[in-house]
Amino acid sequence: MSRIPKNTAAARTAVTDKRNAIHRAAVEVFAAKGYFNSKVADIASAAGVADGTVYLYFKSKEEILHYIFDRAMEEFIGDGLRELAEIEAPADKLRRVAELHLERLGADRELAVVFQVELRGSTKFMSEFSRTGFAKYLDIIKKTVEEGQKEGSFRKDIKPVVAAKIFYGALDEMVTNWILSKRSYPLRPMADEVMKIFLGGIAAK
Amino acid sequence: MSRIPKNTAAARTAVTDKRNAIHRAAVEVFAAKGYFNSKVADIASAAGVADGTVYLYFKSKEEILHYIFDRAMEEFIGDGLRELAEIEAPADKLRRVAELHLERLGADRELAVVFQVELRGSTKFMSEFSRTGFAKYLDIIKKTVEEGQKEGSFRKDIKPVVAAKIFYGALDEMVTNWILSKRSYPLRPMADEVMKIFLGGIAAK
Amino acid sequence: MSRIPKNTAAARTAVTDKRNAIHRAAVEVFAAKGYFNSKVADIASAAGVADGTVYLYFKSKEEILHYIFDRAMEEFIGDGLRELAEIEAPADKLRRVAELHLERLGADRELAVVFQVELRGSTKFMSEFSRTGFAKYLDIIKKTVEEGQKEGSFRKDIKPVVAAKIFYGALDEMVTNWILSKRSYPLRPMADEVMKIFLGGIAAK
Amino acid sequence: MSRIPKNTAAARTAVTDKRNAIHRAAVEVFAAKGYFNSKVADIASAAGVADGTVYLYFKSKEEILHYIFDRAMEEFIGDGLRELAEIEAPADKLRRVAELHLERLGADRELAVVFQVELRGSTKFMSEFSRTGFAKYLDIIKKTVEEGQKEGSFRKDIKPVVAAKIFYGALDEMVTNWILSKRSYPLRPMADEVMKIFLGGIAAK
DNA sequence: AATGAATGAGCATTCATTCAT
DNA sequence: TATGAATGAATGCTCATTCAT
Repeated sequence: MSRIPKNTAAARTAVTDKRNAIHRAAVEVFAAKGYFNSKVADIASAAGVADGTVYLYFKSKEEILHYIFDRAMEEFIGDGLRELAEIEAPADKLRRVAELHLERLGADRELAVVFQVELRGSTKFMSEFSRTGFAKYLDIIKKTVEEGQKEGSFRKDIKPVVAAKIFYGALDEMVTNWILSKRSYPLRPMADEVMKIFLGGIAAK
Repeated sequence: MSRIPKNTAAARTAVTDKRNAIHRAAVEVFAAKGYFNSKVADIASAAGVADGTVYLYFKSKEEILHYIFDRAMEEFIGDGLRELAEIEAPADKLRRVAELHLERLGADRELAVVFQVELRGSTKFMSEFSRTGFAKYLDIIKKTVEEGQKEGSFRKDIKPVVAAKIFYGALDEMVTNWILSKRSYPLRPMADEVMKIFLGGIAAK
Repeated sequence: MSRIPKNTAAARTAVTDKRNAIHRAAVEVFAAKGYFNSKVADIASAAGVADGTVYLYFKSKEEILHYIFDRAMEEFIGDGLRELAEIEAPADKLRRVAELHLERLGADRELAVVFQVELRGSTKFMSEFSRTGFAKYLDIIKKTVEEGQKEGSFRKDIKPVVAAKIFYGALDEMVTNWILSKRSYPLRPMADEVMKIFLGGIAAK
Repeated sequence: MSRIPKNTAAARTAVTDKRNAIHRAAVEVFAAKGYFNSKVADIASAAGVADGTVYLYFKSKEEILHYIFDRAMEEFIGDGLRELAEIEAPADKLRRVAELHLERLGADRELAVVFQVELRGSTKFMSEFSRTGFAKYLDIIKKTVEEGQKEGSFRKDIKPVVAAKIFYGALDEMVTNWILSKRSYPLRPMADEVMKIFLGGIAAK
């Protein structure tokens, strides 16, 4: 009742460390073998903890997958919005989104694999995926397109939602191809290629 | 002692029929429950055959998935090439590809689900996917873009491979969104939206 | 569709044989190690079948326990009623019930262990137990006591339900003691001892 | 460097308190969920201590069950002997035993559940059970019956051990029925019913 | 003494695949 | 060819117990 309180900062760090270790290990293992082919024991051993320990930090194997997605999306969108706030021109905004998208996933191939491949492996997850973070992401793009239309720099005869999907689809395909490619090349520069075509397509004449 | 030999034509038809039944049943089942959650027994019973019979036509559960992909891609590409041969202008060719792509998948939602979701669930499959049919598909698009560039109707400062990926990525995203959407809408008309932007982006000024 | 129908009698026998093997093995194993300490694999190997085969005949480990109880009780009560129908005097009926009770369990020590020990290990099961077969059993005894009271051979100042419980409790204790005893002795003769006291206690003066 | 030594009396009290808390919590939890379905963590939290603390007072989960039995039996037999010493007539002694038996368990339903149900769940425990406290209990009854026979108030043609088992079995059945009954009724009065029959059965004519 | 995070052995159940008929 | 009973390897998760603090 009256014990000297634990150093909560240290304690929290320890907890976070172990959760992070498991989180990171899961990304590794899922990327390497696929979600369904990964055993919880694999993750545990990759994280350097006992099997049971995984369950002190995550309720189930599936929850780990969700956590990977949630954390990444959170950071993704947070950083994105922060950066976009400082940019004026809609075209520049879109370019920055494209750059960030490819930069981020290009910097963490394993996370990219999980995002492009493992998260797609079930309609159930895909639905949740689109309901949450993904919808928010698409919305940011859509809003930016609308901005450009109001401002007069983008054509008014295209539907912003569709444009947003095309934009996202193009970026998504870049990442998927990059992951599956046997050759190794930097992902980020592809942003320019995408912008060249996309902006050309939506720019007002 | 010896049986009357079967009419081989009829026999072949019977064989094809049963294989088709299993094939079709697998698409249904995979679409409904996902590849990993589908049991071979589910497929067998949906096809109206015994569990063991599945193995007379397919070597394994995985082979069924491959077969689904291979058959669809074969038909896809065959029909596509046939149609494109009769079209002159590269821009019209691309438009036709887009239409066919969305038409086909839009007409068979179950197949579309398997294509968009289940076939993505493993890096292994994804790799084979890109090595085989998919590469061929992308190549057709790339070639058409190059044609347009030579002919002068498409900008020369864009890389055909990249343009092809963007084109494919845009279409792919349309399909994925259509599948996951709670609302029901026709998929094919999205081809026009995609073309509006894509052509605008690659057209020579 | 038009195959020669299986010899259903033989087929049924085969099915019954395997189910019986598992049933019997389960009694053995439960008696030896206790329900909670028995692994399904133990039962399977004792029955000479693969682990998975157990699940072709029983839905779960728990269902096996229920089955053991249900089958035994069914036989028990069926045989009991048949015999009692041919006996006139209530006192003789009770004596016969006691004899049958101890005879049966005395002839199958393993089944007795499961009945006396394993079936008691959970309030859940106990409740179901008392709701079904057991209640029927107790009722037969109660009715016989009532008969004796009407007829005038049993005291009227005792409650039939209570007498039935005492009767059952006494027999039950005989079996439990027999099971746990290190010495080996025949169980059936204990019926006479019980009757001597019980009949003395309920006989009209 | 050295701590002020604890007041040993107080310390012992504290120790006893915590052990009691765990003991009591275990009875609660076992009664509610059954021995095998109870987690040590459940007991710990019901007792308001940490999981590990349980192991400072008990060597294992099983030992807790033993302790519950041993303590109860100790008290049971101690009190019983004390009371019986002041009673003359064997018949009155038996009546008092019956009363005490039902009184005690009737006053603590949770303990009764553990006694009637949980303690029966393993042959291993049952054997130890009969070897220890239970044998002593049965012996007291047996001795009393012998007394009555010598004295002439009980029939000489019955075996005291058997009579003791019947007596115990009857009481035991009363308790079990009471526990499982959906209706709530006082247990102690059943002692009279049992005595009416049992004494009638063993009384010398 | 007390804590509670960490451990890792243990197990019921599922299901792709085989094979005797 | 076709069947479907039988197989047995494979795995997510639980929980009694330990031990560093």
